[in-house]
Amino acid sequence: MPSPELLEEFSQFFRLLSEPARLQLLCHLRRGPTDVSSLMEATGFSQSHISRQLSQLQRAGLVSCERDGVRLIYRADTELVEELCALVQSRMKQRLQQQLAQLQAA
Amino acid sequence: MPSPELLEEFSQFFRLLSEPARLQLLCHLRRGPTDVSSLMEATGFSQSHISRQLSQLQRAGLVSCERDGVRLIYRADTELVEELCALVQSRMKQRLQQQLAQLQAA
DNA sequence: CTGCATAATGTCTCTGGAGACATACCCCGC
DNA sequence: GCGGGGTATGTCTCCAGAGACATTATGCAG
Repeated sequence: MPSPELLEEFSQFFRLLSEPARLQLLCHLRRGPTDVSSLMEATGFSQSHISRQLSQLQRAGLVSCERDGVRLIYRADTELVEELCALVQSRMKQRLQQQLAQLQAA
Repeated sequence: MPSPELLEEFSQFFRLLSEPARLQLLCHLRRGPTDVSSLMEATGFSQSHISRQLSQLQRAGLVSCERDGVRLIYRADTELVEELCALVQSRMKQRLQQQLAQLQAA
């Protein structure tokens, strides 16, 4: 049985991924490092919103940034999110196939 | 780039795991199938709260239940959550080790 | 059928966090 | 230095969802 503190850490991490906006930003960043302005254009979100979401992701170590003159270039730092999504997706697929099989049996 | 609908599904799934209470319930269920009353005793949550959380987990296919007379015996249906947590945990560990190394280098 | 468990659902309050707007900050050109 | 583009942050509103309490449904024993 994990400690309450560890449970809290896990839940905080999963909370980061529980927002479509943040997942979307992560997806864009996986296509290559970009600045905030490009993300605004790509997603339609406000500048402040994007900046805040990125800083949350940065605190969790999912994203990092470096200066290029006046801009900040963000980039995704790990494939962890892809791996997590792949696991979830394969499970979703498996469930749907089971349900389909049940329907066809009846 | 995943479709908005898929992003929404992923985020909804991760939202389930973004609550310490639900993670805690899943942990208890992994120790073996139990009824709601036992979970009340183990966690201190109210009956209605536990029942609601379990039904959410059930909708996602993480948990199932069957009747045993007057009781409903719930049980965890997959190791998916453990696998996800293991991935996250190893990443956390890795980050902390890097930070430690940086501190020691300075 | 009745009473007594157990569990699910209706309904409420309250809080965390998304998202927008305004402001402050930082870096570069002049 | 000063102005302007690019970001971060302060502050607000608003809403989804946690959690509690009350009520209803369900199954069993008498």
